[in-house]
Amino acid sequence: MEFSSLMNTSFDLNAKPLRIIDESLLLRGALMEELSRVSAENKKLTEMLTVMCENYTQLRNQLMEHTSKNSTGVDNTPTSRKRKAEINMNNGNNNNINGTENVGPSESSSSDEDSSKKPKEELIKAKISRVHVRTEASDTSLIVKDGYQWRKYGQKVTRDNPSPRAYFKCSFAPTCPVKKKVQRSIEDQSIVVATYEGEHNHSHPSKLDANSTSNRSMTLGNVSCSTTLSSSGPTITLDLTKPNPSPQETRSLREQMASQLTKDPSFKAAIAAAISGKFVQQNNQTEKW
DNA sequence: CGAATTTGACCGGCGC
DNA sequence: GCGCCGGTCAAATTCG
Repeated sequence: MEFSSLMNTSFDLNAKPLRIIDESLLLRGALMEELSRVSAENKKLTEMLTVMCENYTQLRNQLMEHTSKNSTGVDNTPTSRKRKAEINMNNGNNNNINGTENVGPSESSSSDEDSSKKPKEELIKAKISRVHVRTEASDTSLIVKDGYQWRKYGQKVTRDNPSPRAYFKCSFAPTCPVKKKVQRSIEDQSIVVATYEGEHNHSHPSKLDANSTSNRSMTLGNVSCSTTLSSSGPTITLDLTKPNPSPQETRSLREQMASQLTKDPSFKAAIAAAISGKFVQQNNQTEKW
């Protein structure tokens, strides 16, 4: 943030031809006052961003630790039915989609008997994440823009939710095993719940595209949240599936969301654009005087 | 005309 | 064994 350059605008504005000298003096004073106010506000925002970025770095490390510990059961509320096809998909794939995620609970939670009967059950839990995205309630497309290419291969109306559930496969790479299910939340029709299964065995098709759509998501234990950046500003969707999150958890979640946003280049760009836009707007307003 | 989507049929796991 | 139900397939349809 370079305040000196901003201050120079007063000089430029002063150079503009004005009809009445008295008015120009008044205008100049008002401008200076406004600029100093905006500069102070800008400085405050900069400081806030700095603090938030620091918090992000710190909390990100904590989040990494947390997710590495709980990666096998992240926000997974397994239904009673799991299909063999899923198991084969997860287990038969040679692309190491489960390689690192299967360690942990599979050893501690399953006995030898279980492993003989249901040897692959734990694999199902691996790499299932849920993302909640707020959309227009009237939008029935069930499209969640996450930067990847998806091909729809089915749609079903499930029993527990009158909204249809759409099934997608990743079509960017033919061998990519990732699937996702998209369904509107039964509680809030404006929220679309996307459930991802598996892990992409290819790089993100276009990180720029992903940034442009700016859907960010993270899952913290039983609480998942997503952020969406748009021209109208960032929106945050929370999935408070946990009945009664403690104040500490709520606070932690809030901080992590804030830090996640500040780390996001798109968010920073949006902030910068908003700030610069404000300057332009204010300059335009003062020019009209 | 090829790719993507839709949609009814089918499959298979699970509970009774 | 049967029926329910979620998930998948694939032919038909739509779209660019």
